[in-house]
Amino acid sequence: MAQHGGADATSVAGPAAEATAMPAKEPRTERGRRTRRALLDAAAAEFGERGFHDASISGITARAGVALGSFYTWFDSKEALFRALVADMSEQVRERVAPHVRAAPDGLAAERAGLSAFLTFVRDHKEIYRIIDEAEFVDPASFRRHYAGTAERIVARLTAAATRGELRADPRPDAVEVQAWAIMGMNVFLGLRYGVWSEDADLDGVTNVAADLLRRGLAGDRD
Amino acid sequence: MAQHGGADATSVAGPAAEATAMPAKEPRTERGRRTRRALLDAAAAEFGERGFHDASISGITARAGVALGSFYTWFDSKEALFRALVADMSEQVRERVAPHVRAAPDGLAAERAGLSAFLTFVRDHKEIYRIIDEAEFVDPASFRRHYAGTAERIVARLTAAATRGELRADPRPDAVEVQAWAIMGMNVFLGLRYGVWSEDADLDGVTNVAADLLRRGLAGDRD
Amino acid sequence: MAQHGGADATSVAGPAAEATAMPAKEPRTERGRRTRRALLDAAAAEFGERGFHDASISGITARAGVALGSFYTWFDSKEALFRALVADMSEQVRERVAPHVRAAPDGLAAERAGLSAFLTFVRDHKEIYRIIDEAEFVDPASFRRHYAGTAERIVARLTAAATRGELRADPRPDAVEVQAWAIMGMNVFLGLRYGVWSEDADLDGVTNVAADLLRRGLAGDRD
Amino acid sequence: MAQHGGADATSVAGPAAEATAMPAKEPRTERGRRTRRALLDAAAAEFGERGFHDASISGITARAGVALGSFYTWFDSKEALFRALVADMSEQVRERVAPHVRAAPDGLAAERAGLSAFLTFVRDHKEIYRIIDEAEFVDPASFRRHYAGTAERIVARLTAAATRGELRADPRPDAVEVQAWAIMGMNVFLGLRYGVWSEDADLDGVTNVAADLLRRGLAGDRD
DNA sequence: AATGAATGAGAGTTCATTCAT
DNA sequence: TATGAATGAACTCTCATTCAT
Repeated sequence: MAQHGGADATSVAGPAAEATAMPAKEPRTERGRRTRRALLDAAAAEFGERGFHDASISGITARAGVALGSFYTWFDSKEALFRALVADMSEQVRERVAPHVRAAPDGLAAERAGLSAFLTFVRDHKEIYRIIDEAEFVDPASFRRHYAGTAERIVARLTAAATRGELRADPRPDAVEVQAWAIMGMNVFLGLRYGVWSEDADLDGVTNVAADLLRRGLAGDRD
Repeated sequence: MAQHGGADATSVAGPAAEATAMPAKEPRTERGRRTRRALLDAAAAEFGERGFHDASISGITARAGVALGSFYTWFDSKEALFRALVADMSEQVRERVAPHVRAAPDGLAAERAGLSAFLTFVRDHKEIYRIIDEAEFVDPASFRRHYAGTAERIVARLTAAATRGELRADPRPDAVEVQAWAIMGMNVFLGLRYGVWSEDADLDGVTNVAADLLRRGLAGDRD
Repeated sequence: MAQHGGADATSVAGPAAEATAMPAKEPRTERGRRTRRALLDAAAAEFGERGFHDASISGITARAGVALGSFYTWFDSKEALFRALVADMSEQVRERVAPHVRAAPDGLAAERAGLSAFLTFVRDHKEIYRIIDEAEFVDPASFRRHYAGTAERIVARLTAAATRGELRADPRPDAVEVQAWAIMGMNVFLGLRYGVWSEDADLDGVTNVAADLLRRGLAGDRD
Repeated sequence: MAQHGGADATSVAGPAAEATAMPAKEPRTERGRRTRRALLDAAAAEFGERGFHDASISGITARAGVALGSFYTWFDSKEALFRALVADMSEQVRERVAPHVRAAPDGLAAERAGLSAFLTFVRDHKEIYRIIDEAEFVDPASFRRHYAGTAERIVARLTAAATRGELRADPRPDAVEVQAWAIMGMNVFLGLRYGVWSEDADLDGVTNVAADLLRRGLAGDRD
C-alpha cells in the first residue's frame, strides 16, 4: 500500500517558504497575475538557456512581452526572481515525483519509482535541472532548501520502510541520513548523465541497474 | 594486493587536454613561471571565495601581487584562466585519491578508500569543490571532462574487480557505467553534505555507512 | 534653365542606406529624440576636434550633457555612431550644394557652382570634411558610399549636359565616370587646401581658375 | 627635351626632412641596419593592412621577427615610426614617378606621364596610398609635407611649361598653385578609384581621358 | 643590441536599477 | 500598472612604453 507517501507531509509549506523569501508584490488583479506568470515563465527559459549571469532582465522582459520597467513591479531584484523561480521548480519536481513514490508497494519500489520519475522529468525539463543546480552559486539558501528538503523526504521513507521491516535497520547514528544523501546524489548524477547529457538513453535500463544496486549492492547475492 | 590500481592508466591526456585549450603563453623564464603560478594560486582563492562571476581580475592580480596588465601576459581571458584552473584542480583531486584507491586490497575496498580520501580532501579544500562544480555553468566542457574522466576510472576499476570475481557481473549493457555514475554521484553529494556543509561530521562513520550500502544494498543480508 | 538639376534624383535612398546600417534604436518619445540628436551633435564636435580615435564616448556624453550609459540607449557602439554621423553629414553636404547646382544655367556653370558651394561649406564646417575623410580609415563602407554617391551625381550631370550639347561627348567607355572622379578629386583637394588649411583664401579666385581649367584645359584657346 | 624635370630639384632634402623629425637612433652596425629595415618593412605591411590605430607594436615586431623590446632601440614611439615611414614612402612615390615625368617631351605630356606612373604605382602598392593618406589624421605635419611638396613640384613644372609657351599663362595670382592642387586631387582620386578600389581597370584608358581633360577641358574643341 | 616580462592608465561596454510620465 | 528612457558603477581587456637581464 501507499500510505508511506505520507512522508511528504513533512515538507509542506511550499507557499510558506516562498513567503519567507518574498515579502509582498502579490498581484491583486487578473492582469497583474498574468504579467507575473509571464515573467516567471520567461525567466525559466532565459535562465535555463543562458545561466543566471548571462541572462538579463531585458532579455526576460523581452521574452515575456512586457516593458523593462514592469519587471520591478513584480520582483525586487534579479536575485529575488531567481529565488522565486527555484522555489517554483523545486515544487514542480516534488509534485511530479511524489505520486509515483506514493503508489509504490514497498520501500525499495518507492526509491525505484522516485528515480524513474525523476529521470523522465529531467529529460523533459532540462532547464529545471540547470536552474536548481546553479542556485548553489547564486543563492545557496535556495539550493540548500531544495536538497535538504528532498533528503528529508527520503529519510522519512527509509525510516518508515525499515519500521515495516522491508529494509535492514542500520543502527549507526545518522545512518539513514547518509543513505538518503547517497541515494539523492546517485539520482542527480544519473539524471545529469542520462537525462540531460544524452538525448536517447534507455532510462528504464538505467533505472533497473540503479535499483539493483540499491537492493543488493555491488557484491551481494551473486546469482 | 593493489595491482588493480592500473585502472588509472585510463586517464591519460591531462596535459593534452590542457594543450587543446591553451595554445601558447608558456613562460620562457623562471620569473614568468613564478608569476603564472602566483596568478593560478590567487585565482583558486578568489574563485573559491567569491565564485566566478563575483571574482574580478583585479582582485586576482592584487592577491598575486602583480599589476593588472600582467594577467594578460599569461592568460587570454578570465574564462581561459578558469579553464586552466579546473584542469589543475581536477588533476589535484585525482592525485590525492589515486594512491589510496591503488593501495586497496580489493574492488569494494577500493571504492571505500576512494570515498574516504575524497571526503577528507574536500573538507580540506572546499574551494576546489566549488570551482569544479561551478564549471558546469562557466565552462561546461571542463566540467564534463572532469566527471567523464572520473567515471571512466571507476568503470575501469569495477570491470577489473568483476573480472577478478570480487563483484557480481551485471550483464546489462552499460550497467557498469551506470553503476560508476551512481557511485560518483553518491560520493559527490556526501562530499557536499559532510565535507563542505558541516565542519565536524564523523567522516569515517559516513564512509562506513556508504561502503555498506555499496556492498550489500539497502535490503541485503539483514543480519 | 535649371531643369538638369533633376540629376539629384539619382541619389535617393539616403534613409534607406541608414536603415541598412542601423536596424533599431529609433526613439519612441520626444525626449528620446532630443537625446539622440544631442549625442549626434556632440559627436560631430568631438570627432571633428579630436579625430575618431582620440575622441571618447565619455567626452561625447559630457558634451551632450547626458550620462555615459545613455549613449548605448541610442547607439550600439562608437563605430555605429560614426556611421550614423557620416550618413548625416554626407546628406548635409549634398543638401547645401544641390540647390546651387540646380540653379546653374548650363553644365559648366553647374560644376562651377558645385565647387563654389562646396568650398564655402567646407570653410564653414571644417569638422565635416575631417569626419567624412576619416571614414576611409574608420568605416570604409561609409566613405565609399559617400564618394560613390557623389560621383554618380556628377556623372548624371555631365551626361545630361553632353546630351544637351553643352559638352563634348567622350565616346570612350567609362569616360564620363573618369571625368566625374577627376572633378571630384579636384574639388576635394581644393577644399582641403583653400577651405580647410587657409583661413582667408580668395575662394572666388580659386573657383575661377578651376572653372577655367574645366572649361578649356591647361592649353586650350590661349587668348 | 626633358630638362623641365629639374623642377624636382626644389624638393630634395629627403634625408634632411627625416632628420628634422627623427633626432638619433642611427644604426652603427650592419646588424642594427638590418633590424631597423625589418621593422620599417613590417610596419609598412601592418599599417597598410590594419591602419595606424589597429596596428600594434607587437604585431610589427612579430612580423619583423624581433622581440617587442627591440622596437624602442630603433624608434622613439609608434608615432615616430609612422613619421619615418611616411617620409620613406613619400620618397618612394617621388622616385618612381620622377623619371617618367622627366622623360616627357613637353608640359602636358609630363602631367600625363605623372598620372600614368602614379596609377601604376598605386595599384602595385596599395598600402602606400593608405599610409600616406592616414597621415592626415595621425601626423598632419607629415601629410602636409607630402602634399605640399608634391604640389610644389607640379607648380614648378607648370611654370616652366608656360614659360616655354606650351601652356597658356593664367595671370591671376596663385593661378598655377590652384591648378597644381586641382591636378593633384584629380590624380589622387583617380588613383583611389582605379588603382586601389578596382583590381582590373584599364589604366591607360583612364589616363587618356584625364589627359584629354587637362589638355582641352570638358567643352573645348568639340571635334 | 636584444630579449621578454611587467606596468597601469585608459577605453568601450554592460546592465541592474531608478524615475518621470 | 505599465512604459521606455536615464543612470553610473563596475568590469574586462588593450597596448604603448619601461625595465631588468
